[in-house]
Amino acid sequence: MATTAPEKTDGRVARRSGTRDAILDAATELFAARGVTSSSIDEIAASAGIAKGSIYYNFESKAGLVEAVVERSGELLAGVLAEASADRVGVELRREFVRALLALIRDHPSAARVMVTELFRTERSWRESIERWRSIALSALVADLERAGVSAAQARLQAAAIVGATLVAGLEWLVFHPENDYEDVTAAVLVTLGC
Amino acid sequence: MATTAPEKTDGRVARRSGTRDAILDAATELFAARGVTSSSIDEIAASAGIAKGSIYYNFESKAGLVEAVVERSGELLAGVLAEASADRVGVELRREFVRALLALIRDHPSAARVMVTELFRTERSWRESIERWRSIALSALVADLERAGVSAAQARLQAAAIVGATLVAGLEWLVFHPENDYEDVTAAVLVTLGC
DNA sequence: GTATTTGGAATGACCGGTCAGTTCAACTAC
DNA sequence: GTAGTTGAACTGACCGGTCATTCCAAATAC
Repeated sequence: MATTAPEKTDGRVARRSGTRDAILDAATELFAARGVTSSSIDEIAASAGIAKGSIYYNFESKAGLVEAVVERSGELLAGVLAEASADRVGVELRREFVRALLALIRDHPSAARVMVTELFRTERSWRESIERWRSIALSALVADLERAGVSAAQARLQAAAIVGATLVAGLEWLVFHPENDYEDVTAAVLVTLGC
Repeated sequence: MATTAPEKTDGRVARRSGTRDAILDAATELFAARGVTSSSIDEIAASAGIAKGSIYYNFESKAGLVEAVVERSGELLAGVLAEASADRVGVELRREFVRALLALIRDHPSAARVMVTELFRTERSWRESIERWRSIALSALVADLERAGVSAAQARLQAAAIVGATLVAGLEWLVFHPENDYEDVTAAVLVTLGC
C-alpha cells in the first residue's frame, strides 16, 4: 500500500496524484467527528471532492480505508513519541512525552481523536492496527518504569494513566476549551502528574 | 443480563415490569461492546429477550434509547462521585475520587465504556446528555482546585487530566489486563498522580 | 377495562460495494 | 507532426442488503 503519490514505471503521472491523500484526509476528519461507523463512503467521497468509485479504486474496502487512516495516524504518533523518548529517562522522559503528545494533538487533532475514540472499542477489523500503535505509544514509558524497578503490570497501568491524563486533557482543550493555548495545557498536565 | 425471571404460559415470555430495564441493560452492554451505531434494534431486542415492538413502546426512538442509556450511566457516575467528594478537600478528595471512579468501572464496566467512547464525539443527538454529566463529574474537582487558588481554566484542564488518568488506566485494566485487581489499578493511578 | 407485550410483516431510507463507461496524458505508428 | 492506441485513474448510476421505524391483531398482565 503506497503512501506516496503514484509514480508510474513508464513515466506516466497520475491525473490527480493527491486523490489517495485527499481521501485519507477527508476520512480522518469525518471519523474524528462522527466515528467510523456513522461516516458513510458517500460522505467521505463528497467531502474529498471525488467520486465514490475512486475510494474503491484506491482502497480495498471501508475497513481497508479505516486501516489506512489508523496506520497513518499511528505512524505520526510513533514518530513523535520515538523522538520525544530518545535518550531520556525518568521525569524528563515523562515530561517530554507529555509535551510531544500534546503537540501532536495540537497539530493533528483529527488523527488524535480517531485514535482515542477507537482505542477502546472491540470486535473491529482494524483493532489490530490500533493495538500495534497502542503498544508502540506505551513502550518507552513502560520500559523506563520497569528500569526503575516497577513491576511489569504496574508499569503498564501507570503508563496508561500518564497517556490518559495527557489525552483527555488534550481533548478537553480541543473540544471544549480551545481558548487555552498549548502552554496552558502542558502546564496543567505536568502539574497533575507532579513533574 | 435480564433483571427479572421469565415466566412461560403459552410460548410467550411475560416480563412486564422489568422490560424497560432489560432493554436498557442489553443496550448498554451492546453499545459498550460494538458502539452505538453498529448495535441494531433487532440485536438489542434479541439480547434483552423481548420483542422489537416493546422497544418502541418503551422508547421514542433509537436516539431516545441512547439518551436513556447515557442518562442512567450519568446518574450512576454523578451519584458515585458526589458521595466520594462529600466533605473532602485537596489530596484526600482526589484520592477518593479516583477510588470511586475505578470502583464504578469495576462494577459497571459497560456503562463506563459507553460514557468514555461517546464522550468526545460531536454532532450527535445525545451530545447534550453527555455534556451534562461531564460537567457534574468534573465539578467537585474543579471547585476544589479553584478553592486552592488555581485559575478556572487550569482547574478544568487539571480535573480533566485526573479523570483521564483514571479512566484510561481503568479501561486498560478492563480491556487488556483484567488479571490485575482493583487495588493494583488504584495504586497505579494514585502513584502516577502523586497522591 | 386498560396498559403492556408479542410476533411478524411491511416500508422506505441509507449504505457498502460493483461495474460499464469516460477521460486524458503518454506512447506508438506512419 | 499527427492520427491512433493504451491503460491507469476516475466516474456515477445501480444493486442487494441492512436498518430504523411503523403497524396491527392477538395475548397477557394489573
